[in-house]
Amino acid sequence: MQYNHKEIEENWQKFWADNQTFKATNPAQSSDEGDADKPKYYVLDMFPYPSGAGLHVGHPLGYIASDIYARYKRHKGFNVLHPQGYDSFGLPAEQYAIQTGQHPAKTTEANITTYRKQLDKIGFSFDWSREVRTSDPVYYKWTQWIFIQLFNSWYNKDTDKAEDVSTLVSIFKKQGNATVNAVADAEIESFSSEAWKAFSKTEQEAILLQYRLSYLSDTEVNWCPVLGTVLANDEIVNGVSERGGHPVVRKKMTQWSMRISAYAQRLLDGLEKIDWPQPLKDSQTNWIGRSQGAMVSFDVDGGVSKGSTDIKLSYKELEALKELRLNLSKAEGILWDELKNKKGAAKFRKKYTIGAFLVDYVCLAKNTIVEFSGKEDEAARTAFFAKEGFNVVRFTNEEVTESVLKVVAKINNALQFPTVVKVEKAASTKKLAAYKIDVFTTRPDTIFGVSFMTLAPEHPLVSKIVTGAQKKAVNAYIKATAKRSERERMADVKTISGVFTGAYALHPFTGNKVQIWIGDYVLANYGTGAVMAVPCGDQRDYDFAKHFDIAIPNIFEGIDISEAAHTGKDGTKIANSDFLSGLKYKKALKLAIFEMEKRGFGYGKINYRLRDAVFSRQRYWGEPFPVYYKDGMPQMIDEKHLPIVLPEVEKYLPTEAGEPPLGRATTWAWDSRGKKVVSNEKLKNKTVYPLELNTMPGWAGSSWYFNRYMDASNETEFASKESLDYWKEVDLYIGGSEHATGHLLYARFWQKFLFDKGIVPVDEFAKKLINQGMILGTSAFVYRATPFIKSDCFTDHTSEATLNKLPVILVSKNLFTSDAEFEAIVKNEFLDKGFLTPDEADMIMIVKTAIHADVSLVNSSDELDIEAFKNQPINQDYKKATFILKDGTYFVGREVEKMSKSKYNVVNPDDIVEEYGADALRLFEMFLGPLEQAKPWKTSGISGVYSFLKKLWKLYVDENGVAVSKEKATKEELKILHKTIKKVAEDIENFSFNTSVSTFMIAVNELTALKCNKNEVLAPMLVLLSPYAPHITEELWSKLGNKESISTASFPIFDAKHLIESAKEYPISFNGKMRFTIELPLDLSKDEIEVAVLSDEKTIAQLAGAAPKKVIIVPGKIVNIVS
RNA sequence: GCUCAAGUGGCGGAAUUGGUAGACGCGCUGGAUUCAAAAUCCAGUUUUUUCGGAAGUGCGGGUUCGAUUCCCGCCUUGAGUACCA
Repeated sequence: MQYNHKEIEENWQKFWADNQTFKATNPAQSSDEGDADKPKYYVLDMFPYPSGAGLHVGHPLGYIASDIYARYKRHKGFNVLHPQGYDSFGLPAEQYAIQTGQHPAKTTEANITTYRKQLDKIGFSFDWSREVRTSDPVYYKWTQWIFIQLFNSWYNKDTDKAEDVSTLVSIFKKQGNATVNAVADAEIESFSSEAWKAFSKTEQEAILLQYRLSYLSDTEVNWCPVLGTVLANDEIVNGVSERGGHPVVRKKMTQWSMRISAYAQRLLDGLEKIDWPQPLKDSQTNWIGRSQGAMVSFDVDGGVSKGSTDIKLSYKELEALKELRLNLSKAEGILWDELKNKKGAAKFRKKYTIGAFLVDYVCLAKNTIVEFSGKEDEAARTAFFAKEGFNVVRFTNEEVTESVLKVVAKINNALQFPTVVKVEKAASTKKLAAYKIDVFTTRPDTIFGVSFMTLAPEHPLVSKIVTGAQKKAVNAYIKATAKRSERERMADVKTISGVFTGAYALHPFTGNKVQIWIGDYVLANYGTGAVMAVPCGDQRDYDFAKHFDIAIPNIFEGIDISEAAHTGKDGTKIANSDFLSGLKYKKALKLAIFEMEKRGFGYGKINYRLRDAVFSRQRYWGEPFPVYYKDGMPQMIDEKHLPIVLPEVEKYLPTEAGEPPLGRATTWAWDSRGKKVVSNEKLKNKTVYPLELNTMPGWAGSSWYFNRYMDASNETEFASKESLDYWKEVDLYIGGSEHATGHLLYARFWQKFLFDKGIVPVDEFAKKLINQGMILGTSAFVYRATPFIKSDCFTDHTSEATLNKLPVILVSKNLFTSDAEFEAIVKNEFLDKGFLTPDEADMIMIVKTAIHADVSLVNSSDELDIEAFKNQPINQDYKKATFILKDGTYFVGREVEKMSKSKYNVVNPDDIVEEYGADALRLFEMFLGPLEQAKPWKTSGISGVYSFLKKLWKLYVDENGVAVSKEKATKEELKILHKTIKKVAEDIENFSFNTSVSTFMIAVNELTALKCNKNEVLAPMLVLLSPYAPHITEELWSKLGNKESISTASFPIFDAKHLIESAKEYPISFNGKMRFTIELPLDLSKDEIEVAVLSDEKTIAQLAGAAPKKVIIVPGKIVNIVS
């Protein structure tokens, strides 16, 4: 009986499908009590986008690894959830639809069918009953539902989580928005509760939109009017579209955005508790881009200079105050717990000095002091604070301990309606300084090095502060920069450009005048769109200052800045900086922020690079928004009317008016009375409204699918609470690293949001993640000779004719090692065959061109099938070509490249399965190398695992059928088995699948050598191998007489007693170099070993009479003799 | 520029509390079997050598009885990212 992979694999794949062998049971629905008792384990692959090209051998790599792990966990007694589905919304299907008019749903369906067939052939243990497709209305109903939840939420910084918008409304009703500490749009006008109640409904909605987690905003995008779509930055080259070269303008468009920035810190913190690859965590950390620094406000000069008269404290005094701050009384502690969470503008400090007084708490931004009453000098304090422009609120200890919430409410009220208005101080000095420039800096310690400021050309203040003389130059500059895309500006780092506005700002500490410039090295949408320039400490500022001849004051002690800025911070002392002089970075930083806060023009702040995510796409093939517009304001459709299904359109292009493709739909209006989508004609009716024309981006559906698998067919809920509580999170997630800052960041964001809302039980969706490496293709090349006339020999009449008579020549790879050799071979051929005269040969030069040959035409020895090559339609040029052969064969060159159709190096798994079987494919993909590493594919290597399978088969089956005996296994045979159990279990736990394949090979080789046919060894061996090669092991398992699938068998238990040895082949090294081995019993003592080794004749010979200086003996390991 | 990862035979790769470098497989060479081929089996395959050995894990140092493994400094390749203030 021969190993027939085709028959075996087909049979077992059918068996698994028919018996639903891998269907995972949720405890609630379980009739089988066995599964409910088992611990759960959730193994997930990143679901594929079903492209038209189908799978190549690189795609299943991760699936095979996860499948092995899933099967292993089943053997280990876990209830395993191992689902699969399709991320089936996407651009290629839409592009195809635009070109052919074919509905994307149709092509997607066809592609899915192909994918499924290909996947099934590899024998995965997926639970297909839980399949999801993001483009299926049954699924995207819940994507729309999540969108509504986001819309109905705002981010409360005080509780640090998302809350329902209704809580926000009730705060507005009671106290307006001054006390609200939210992550929201930048400039929201403040209003009182009375004002809120007086707003119209539309006005209220407009205000709420500024707080919602999914919100509409005017975002600047690259709009291409000709193509009628928004382009991504990388689709624009030199200001025109990459496709077609049409002009692109930057245009503000109303787009949906997601307030992911609210979760920046939690996304960062969460990384610490998940087991994800470090490089991936690093790139997320980078992407979030947290930087700690300060917000500083510079007044624009109105002509009055202002010196600082504030009382300063030495650093020592400040340190002493710090101590005080740490020791709080009970009441102080309670109140501080309430106040400390206030951030941004309402941030409180404790134990703070104002003038000569130490106050309990102060909010510097709002000029409000909170104190415990009963201090001796209360009258004097009140008077001084009032003079300085502070409001004071006082409480007794009792008030705080009895009801801290009442106290907080009073404080909130005081913050909002100050009794002392902060004008006195400002009036005298700042009357004319109407404008302020806020900047963010990570180096507030260098503030005394500021010699100018730079605003982004788009900064709103530019037009207000520019002086008459500079207006023309500034406007010209703004115009010029507006034409360039942001990417272009970023790419062009070398050119320094900028214009002086004519205006000056006042240095907040020194009162000195500093020039205000605009320059495109400052980006409008990072930070505040303005920087304080410290040329001595920042290279960009330095270059700018040099270029425009602006002063570069040096504030670093003993540092030479004549050539470049000094950007290092550790170890350098600050100089020429008033109270910061003599301090090092850390202390200077703290003190600078401290002083800024005290004087009220700055505060410590953390900035993130992470920007809110634009959520609208002007595309057809995506989830429609459950949104209609009433009086211009977006309205959510009630969840009971979901899904809102994608409408039919006759063309998948934008409309002539520039609307997205959904603008072509004729049935795309919301009947708010009938609660359904109706024809656009009904828009005349008062209760019918237009629906949103954008669709959601690709990442919408993939940001929560892992939760859906837990309860995939639930029609009434996102997923039932019981199933979410049972499966909780993905235990093992396998997929490519290209999703590091896309899918994996957005999915974490949504999971945290869903957690805040109490919908899911955990706030990180995947405990462990592994990035599988890419499988690269091994391209094959043929070498074509391209003749050119040498430039100095060029004459019109000869050249054309000479070149035209030359045939196409292809030279076999190992005939040449250099370009010169190649040229010589080709010229000789031309001369031999009489195509060229020697004179002509001197006139031309031959250039070698490597051309991709289809890898399917090349065998494992790199020999090209020339006839087949000539007959390929794409190779018509070579139909009559001359092939210069080596030993009668054309050898191709090889190079490792990314697997892609255009490189003709794609290997289809179907062909491999056909020839060698799925088990061989699975083993081989694992055998290639470590899972995480990129590695080249070479089909020839598969013969190794294929003959392994044949050898394995022969251990169990001979010509007459099963040949396994019930005899007792020998010690040696048991040792092989247990050695294998140990190694394979360790390898799987460590995801080191490549090494376990070689362990199997060793075991089979050894058992074959022993002619072992004992069931006692061979049966457990099958279970060990079954995660890797499930078909052949099922077959042999049933041949051994088992009725149940091998997947129900439990993993063999390792018993160390079989590995105990009595003797060891000791390596004997001299000065660390192993020279020979001596076999010694393992129970010898150190001394006995030394005697045995030193008396051995090989040792004596090696020492050649010299006495060993030292003998190192590690019993059971090694002997090292130092001589 | 910055961040991260990796450099071991002809090739993929193995070797972790520092202890026999090159497991396992491909490829190649020779042999057996065969009319022949496929398949299968056996032997060999890091380099060098005066056949005793000697050298050897990107390069240069260091720690150690002993380093592919730990430390310092470089080089190369790959990936990500960038006027981020």
